[in-house]
Amino acid sequence: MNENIESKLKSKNIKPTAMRLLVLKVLSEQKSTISLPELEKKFEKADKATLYRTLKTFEENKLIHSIDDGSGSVKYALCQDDCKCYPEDLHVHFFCVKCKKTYCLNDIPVPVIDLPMNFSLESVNMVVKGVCPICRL
Amino acid sequence: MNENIESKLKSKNIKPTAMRLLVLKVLSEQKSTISLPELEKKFEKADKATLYRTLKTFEENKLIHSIDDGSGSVKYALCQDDCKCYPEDLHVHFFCVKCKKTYCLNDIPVPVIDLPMNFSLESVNMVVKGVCPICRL
DNA sequence: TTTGTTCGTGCAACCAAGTTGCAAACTTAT
DNA sequence: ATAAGTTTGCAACTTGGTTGCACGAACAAA
Repeated sequence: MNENIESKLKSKNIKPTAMRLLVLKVLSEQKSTISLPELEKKFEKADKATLYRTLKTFEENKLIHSIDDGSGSVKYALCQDDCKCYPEDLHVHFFCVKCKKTYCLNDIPVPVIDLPMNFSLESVNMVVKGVCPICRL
Repeated sequence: MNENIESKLKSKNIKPTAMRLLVLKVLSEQKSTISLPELEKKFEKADKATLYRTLKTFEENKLIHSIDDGSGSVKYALCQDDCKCYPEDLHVHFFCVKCKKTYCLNDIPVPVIDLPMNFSLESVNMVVKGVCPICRL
């Protein structure tokens, strides 16, 4: 299991330090996305700056992706194994207005948009807001 | 012209105070969206809190809509005349990674997403990132 | 093994955006 | 004219994000 995590880091060319293993473990256990402040609370004693830089490193190396769901804090989630973070790899995110959690809808790709002339496309952030199945009960 | 602005406020049931007229005037003159800090700079002496509350009022009454383009500050833009801010009224926004401006692509409606079972839909925030025609020259 | 360099971590400080409480000024209805 | 409700301005604060710096671990070369 921990080997799994370690090899995941290595496969993305990230040196597997103790800190990074811990952070990746937490990320792996998440069902929904997680923000930096939330991540902080998962640790007894952890430095915000370190966690911040860890997330940045992970993101640069395409181990995780970030979503701005409009909640005020950026959320992070593991990328799919084969993700290159190209526009065609992107999926829709769902923000529940009740529990404030944001979920990756990995099965729903971001629709292709026909941009007006001379606009170039680099990436897309698509967040659908509503109420999640758990909160609708 | 100012009558136009005033009547626009009234039509949305917003009391047309001096401050609000000024703010709406600025908003009307924008080609792209504008953030609260940017709006602040448009006035010599203006209180952040007042502008903040003015924008909130405008938004609640569906005179303007907000977009979180991931730049760190929420942007605002006038709604189309007939906009009710329903999901089917929503359009795509474009964020230029060079000039950092965000444009309403009013002609491009947000695509309809087929959500998984038991997710309800309230609204959608869709931001396409790339380079705008002006910056590509 | 020692040395030097690179990289990661922790602490503190900082910045910017957003937000709130409160009192003064202004409206509006009675 | 007065009371009740709204809007405004000021100040203070919260929070998320970010940076500078120094210490320490890892690592490679001598």
